[in-house]
Amino acid sequence: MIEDPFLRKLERAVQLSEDERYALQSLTFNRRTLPARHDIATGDVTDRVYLVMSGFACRYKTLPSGNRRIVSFVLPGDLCYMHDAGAFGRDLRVGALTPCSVVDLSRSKLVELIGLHPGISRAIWWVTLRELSRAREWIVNDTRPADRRLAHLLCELLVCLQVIQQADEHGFEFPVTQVDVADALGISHVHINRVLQSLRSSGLVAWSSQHVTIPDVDGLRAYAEFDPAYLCFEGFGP
Amino acid sequence: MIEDPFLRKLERAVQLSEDERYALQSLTFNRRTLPARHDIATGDVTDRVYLVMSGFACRYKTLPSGNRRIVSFVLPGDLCYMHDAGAFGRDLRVGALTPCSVVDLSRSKLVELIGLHPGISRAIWWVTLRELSRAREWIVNDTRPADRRLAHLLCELLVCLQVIQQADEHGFEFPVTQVDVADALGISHVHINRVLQSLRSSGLVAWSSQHVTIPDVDGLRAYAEFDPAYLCFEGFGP
DNA sequence: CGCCCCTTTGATTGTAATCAATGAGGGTGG
DNA sequence: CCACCCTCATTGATTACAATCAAAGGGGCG
Repeated sequence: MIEDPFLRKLERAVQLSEDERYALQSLTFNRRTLPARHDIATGDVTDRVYLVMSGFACRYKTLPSGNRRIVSFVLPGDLCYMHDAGAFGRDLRVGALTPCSVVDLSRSKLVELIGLHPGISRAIWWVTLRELSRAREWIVNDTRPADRRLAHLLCELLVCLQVIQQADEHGFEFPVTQVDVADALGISHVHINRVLQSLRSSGLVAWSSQHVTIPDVDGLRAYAEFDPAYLCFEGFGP
Repeated sequence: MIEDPFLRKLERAVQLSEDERYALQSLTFNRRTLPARHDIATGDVTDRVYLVMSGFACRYKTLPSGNRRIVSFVLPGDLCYMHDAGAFGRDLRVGALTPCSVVDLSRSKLVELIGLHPGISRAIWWVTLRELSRAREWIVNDTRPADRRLAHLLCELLVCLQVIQQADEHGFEFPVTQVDVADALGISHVHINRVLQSLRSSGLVAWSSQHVTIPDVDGLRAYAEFDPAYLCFEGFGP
């Protein structure tokens, strides 16, 4: 049940034993489907952890002005609210950008598994550290001009979606609105449209009818100054 | 030796046993003093972890353009390169902004302690999650206009320095240049100067001769939309 | 058919970068 | 002891990037 994107992604970094894989699979608590624009989680403390199985979601905060800033995307196989619930995430929410299929897990049971299985512990560490590394890269990305910023985001999405087999060599389905991407980049929805058109006219990106195509991945990466090392899909040291 | 700011900060969140405190104290490997502007660590993989005992440092990345972006400050009692070394941090460096006193620890021994002592494990988790929470707040902060951004940073520093008793109710010593702060906010050094003067003339901030004074903390917090919850110095749930 | 959401375009304003230069300490060597 | 230099802070002028305001297409769905 849990199987598909979650374990596949974990095992990209950490080899799990048969036991560990089984233990994780038996955690499933409840499965549900959320419509777009609905919150998966708010800042409340619960014993629930959420595993997104399909669809695009995001972690975000809302400013007093009403502006929303997305601080990270949540893709299939990503765990939410493991650590960002409660004290750390009072104002952090997780929202569905497209219809999402979500599995609820018991946090306390997962914590227990972490204590029992070194492989699971390593895997959860890896997930957390990747989030940290990614957040820092987003901070850096915020210093780039908007066109490179968008290019960088698309490069990141391409890699992350390839890992879960939701992207091919040159593109991916991306049923997310320009407004959402604007909030992830911290720019206005008008500006992202202009910036996108400039990338289109340079031939670096094609994005229409919910499909992104990147004809020249190396070219876009160079333009975005994108180096996938920070995502650390290539293994996890100590 | 390790004692002062490190344990004090850890025990803010996690109660350590006598054993655990002793184990951590016996980790000290080597102590040195670095001049300002020198790197404490580069992206190389080593068995060293660095504990800053005094002075201000930062984690940063350098863009191809030569611009530096600081992604977080490192204050006395902060551990560096525990997790951000190697694969995750190839392009992440830690640099001293002022002269710093640094203790080198053995990473492998610390990892061993984490495995042996639940309190230490919790403490290291807490440190890591606070970094993650802080990074996300910095992403959000990047969407604010520059004056509020600076105000927010100063509010954060005030809280973090108060925890290690390096700030009083209304201010702190801050021997860091405007250029450094500009790189932490992602704005130019000219602009930070102007923005600072606007905060000065509103009476919200006084910053001269390496000392920051915040006459009306609540006022500055309101202006910056600052809520210290994300720093989670008030305890750590599960 | 018409409404709604998303995208696109135009015009204007505003924020911040860049370029250029001056001022204000602190330290060093003649 | 003073002249010089270096770094950091400050100011002015200009340019560029991006927000905002306003409005018009376009496509899907009831």
